Amino acid sequence: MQENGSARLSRKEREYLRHKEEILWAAEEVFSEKGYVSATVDEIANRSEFAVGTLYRFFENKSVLYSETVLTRMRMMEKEVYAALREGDSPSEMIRSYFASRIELFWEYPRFFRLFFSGPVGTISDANLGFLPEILERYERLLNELRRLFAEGVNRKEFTPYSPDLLTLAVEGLLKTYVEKLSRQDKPRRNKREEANLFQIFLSGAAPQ
Amino acid sequence: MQENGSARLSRKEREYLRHKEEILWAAEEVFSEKGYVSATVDEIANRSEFAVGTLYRFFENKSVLYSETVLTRMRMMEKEVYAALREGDSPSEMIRSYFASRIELFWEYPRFFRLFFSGPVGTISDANLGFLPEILERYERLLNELRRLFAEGVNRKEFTPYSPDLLTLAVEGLLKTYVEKLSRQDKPRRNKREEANLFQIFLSGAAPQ
Amino acid sequence: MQENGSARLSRKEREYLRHKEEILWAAEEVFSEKGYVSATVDEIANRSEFAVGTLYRFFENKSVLYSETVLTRMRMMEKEVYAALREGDSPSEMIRSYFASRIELFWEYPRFFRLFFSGPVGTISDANLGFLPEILERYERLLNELRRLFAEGVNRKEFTPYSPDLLTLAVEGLLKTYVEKLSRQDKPRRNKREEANLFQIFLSGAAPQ
Amino acid sequence: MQENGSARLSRKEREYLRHKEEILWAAEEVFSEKGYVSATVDEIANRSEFAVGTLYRFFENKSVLYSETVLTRMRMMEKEVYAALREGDSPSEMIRSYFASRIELFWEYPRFFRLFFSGPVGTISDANLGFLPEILERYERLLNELRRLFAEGVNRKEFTPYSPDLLTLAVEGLLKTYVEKLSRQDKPRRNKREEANLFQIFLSGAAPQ
DNA sequence: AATGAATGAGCCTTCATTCAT
DNA sequence: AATGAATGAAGGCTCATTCAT
Repeated sequence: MQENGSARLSRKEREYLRHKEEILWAAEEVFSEKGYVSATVDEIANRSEFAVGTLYRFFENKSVLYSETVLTRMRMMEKEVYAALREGDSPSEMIRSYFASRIELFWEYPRFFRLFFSGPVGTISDANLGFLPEILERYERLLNELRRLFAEGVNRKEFTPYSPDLLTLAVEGLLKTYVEKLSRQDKPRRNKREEANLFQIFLSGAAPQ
Repeated sequence: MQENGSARLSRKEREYLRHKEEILWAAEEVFSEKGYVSATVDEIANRSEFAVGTLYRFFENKSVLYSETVLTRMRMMEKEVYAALREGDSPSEMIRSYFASRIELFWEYPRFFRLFFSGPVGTISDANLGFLPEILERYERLLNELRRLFAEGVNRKEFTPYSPDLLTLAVEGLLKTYVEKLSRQDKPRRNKREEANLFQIFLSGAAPQ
Repeated sequence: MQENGSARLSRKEREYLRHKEEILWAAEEVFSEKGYVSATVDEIANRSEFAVGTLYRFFENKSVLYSETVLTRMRMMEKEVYAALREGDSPSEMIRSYFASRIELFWEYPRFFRLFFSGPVGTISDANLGFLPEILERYERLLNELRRLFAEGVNRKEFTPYSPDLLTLAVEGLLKTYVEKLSRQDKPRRNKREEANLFQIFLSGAAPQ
Repeated sequence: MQENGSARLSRKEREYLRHKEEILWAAEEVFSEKGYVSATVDEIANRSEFAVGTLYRFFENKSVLYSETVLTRMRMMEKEVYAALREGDSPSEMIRSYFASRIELFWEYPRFFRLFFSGPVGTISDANLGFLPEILERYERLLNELRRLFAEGVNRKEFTPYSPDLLTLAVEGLLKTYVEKLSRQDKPRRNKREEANLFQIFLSGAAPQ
C-alpha cells in the first residue's frame, strides 16, 4: 500500500521488500543515533536481525544503504509536502499549508529528522559527497517550487517584493531550525500555538504592526 | 590572564602558547576542509609543521583538539558578539546590532563557519557527544542573553509578545541558515542589501504591511 | 561402469550424471577464466543454471568441484595419451606419438589448459594441497610410463643414455612450456611446422649436427 | 652494498631500509608458502615481527607488497643473469653461461622460486593482473635478449636455424621445468652432472649422434 | 530433489594514540 | 620538549557454505 503497487507481487517479492524495509528501519535507527560515520554496518545488521552479508544483498555498500535510507523517507515525505503545496488558492495559502505540513512531517517521522540532522546531509564533508547528489537534487527541486511560489506571490502582492531566494531561505531557516530544535529534544512535545506563532513571525515579523 | 594577556609570561610559556595557536590554526584549516571525521591527526600535524606526538602534548586527543579549535574561535567571536549586543539603547537596537555582527563575523572567519557546519557540532552523534558540552553551554549562554533581551523588548513593546524562546529561535534560524548558505558557496560574495532584507523579514515579516 | 558406461543406469541415475556433467562444464569454464581463487561458486552455479545449493549436492565443496573438474578432463585425456603411447613399434616412435598427442590434446581442450595453468595445480599453495593428490598421482603415473619408455629406449640405443628422469623432464618441459605459451595467447593459431621443430629440438638439439 | 649506495645514508634511512627488507623477507616466506591469495597480511606482519599497520608504511597494499617482493629479487637476479649473458665470446657460449647462471640462481634463492611458482605470476588470474606488468616486462626483456642472441647464433651457424622464438622457448622450458621440479622438492640436492646433461640435451638432443 | 536467501568467519586497510630516542 | 615509527583495534566487505521451504 506504500511504495509499491504491492497488489501483484509474488510471495518472494513481498518478502524481499519486507526484509529490505526492515533493514532500512534498522539503518534509520542506527544512523540517526550515531551519525553516518560512527554507525557501523555490523550494528545495523544486529539491529535488523540479519547477518552482515545479508545487508549486502539489498544494498551495494554502506553509503548506498545510507542514501536509500534517506531517500526512502524523502520520497514518502515529498508526497505529503507537494500535496500540501497544492492545497490553497493562493501562493500565501500554499506556503501556509506547506509550512504546516513540514512541521506535521516531523511528528510523523521524528527519527528521520534526527538522522537528517546528524548525517552527512547537512554536512560539507567532501569525502562522502558521492552519495549526496540525488538527495540534494530532490531538496533543490522542492526549493525551486518554493521560489516559484514566492515569485508568484510577490507578483500578486501577497508577499513583500524580496527576492524569492531570500523568502525561501527565510521559511526554510525558520522551519529547519524549529524542527532541529525539536529533534534535539529527548521527548519533544507538540505545541500548536508555537507553530502558529512561528508562521506568524514569518508573515508579519517580530516587531509590532 | 592566559588567553594571551601575554605580558607576564616567560619565554617558555609564550612559546608554548604560540605553538598551541599554530596547531589550532592548522586544525581549523583541516577540520573545515574535511569535516571532523575525515580530518586526520596526521594531516593536522603536517599542516602545523609539528610531529603528531607533539600535538598530543598540547591536546589530549583528537576530539579535544577539535573542541579547542571551535572554542578558541568562539571565544574570539563572543567578544565581538557581546560587544555588539551592548551597542544600542534599546533591545531592538541591540538585536539589530547583534544581527549585523553575526553576519560580520562570517566574513571575518569564513573558515570557522565551514568548520562549524561540517563538524560534529550541529550533529547529534552520540559518539562525539563528549566534547560538545562546553561548546553548547557557551552557545546556550548567548541564547540566554538573547532571550533576556527579547523578554525586555517585549515588555517595552518593541517586539510582539511571542515567547522569548521563539523569538530567539527565529533570529537564530534566519542567521544560521543565511550563514550556512554562504559557507556552502565556493566563493561567497557579500550582499549588504540582502543582509538588510533578511533582518527586515525578521522584523516585519514576508507579507506586506 | 560409471564414467558413463550409461547402458544400465536408471533414468534417475542418468539424469544425475547429466547434471553433474553440466556443472563440471560450467566449472571448467569459470575456473579457466578466473583461476581457482577468483572463481566463485555463485558464478559457476549461474553458468550451470543450477542453484548454489544444488552444486553442493554433487560436490562436497569448492575444492572438490575443482579437482573433479580437472580429473574428469584428465581421465578423458589420459585415454588418448595412453593410446598414443602405444602407437609405434619402438620407444622413440612411441615418444614421438606421445609428443604429438599431447599437443593435439591442447587443440582439443584448450580451455582445460587455461584452467590447468591458472589453477592451484601447478601451484605450491599449502592451503589447497588437500585436493591435489589424485591429480598428482595420475600425472605421476604418466611420467612413470614415460620413464619406463625412455629406459627401454636407452637400452635400445634409441636415446642417449641420460637418466630416464631427465629425459622425461625434458620432454615434459618442452611440451608444458609450449602448451602454456599457447594457452596464454588470446587466439592461438596452430603451427604444425613449429610443433615438428620443437620435437626435432628434443631429438637432435639446438646445435647443428 | 646491495641495492643502495648505502654509504651515505642516515641512521634513519638505513633503519628504514633494514625494516623494509625484513618485511620483504617475511613476505617472500609467506607468499612462497601460501601463494598470493592465501597469504594474509596479518601473517606477514607476525612473521616480520611488525604490526600490520607498520607494513602499510612501507607498502601501499598487499599487491604492491607482493610485486615488490618479486621485483626486489628479480632485480638482484637480473644482475647476475645479464652478467652471465655477456660472459663468453660467442652466442652459444653466452647461452651456456646463461643456462648455468639460471640454475645457480635457484641455489642462491631457492625460496624465491617457490614464491614464483606459487604466485599469480605464472597464473592467468585476471583479477590480480594489476600488479604484474612490471614483472612481466622485466621477464620479456630477458626473453628478448635471448631471442637476439639466438638470432645471431643462427647467423653464425652455432645454432640450427629454428626461429629464435622457438629456441628461446626451448631453453626456458627446460630451465623452468628443471627449476620447478627442484623447488617442489623438500630438500633438493644439487647434481651438477644432471645440470650438464640437461644443457647437453638442449644442444644435442635426446637421440644419439 | 532443487532452490537461493541467509549466514558469519575472515581479510584488507585506516588512523588515533603511544613511546623509545 | 619534540619526533615520527610503530601499534593494533575496529570497520567495510566478500564469499563458501548451510538449511528452511
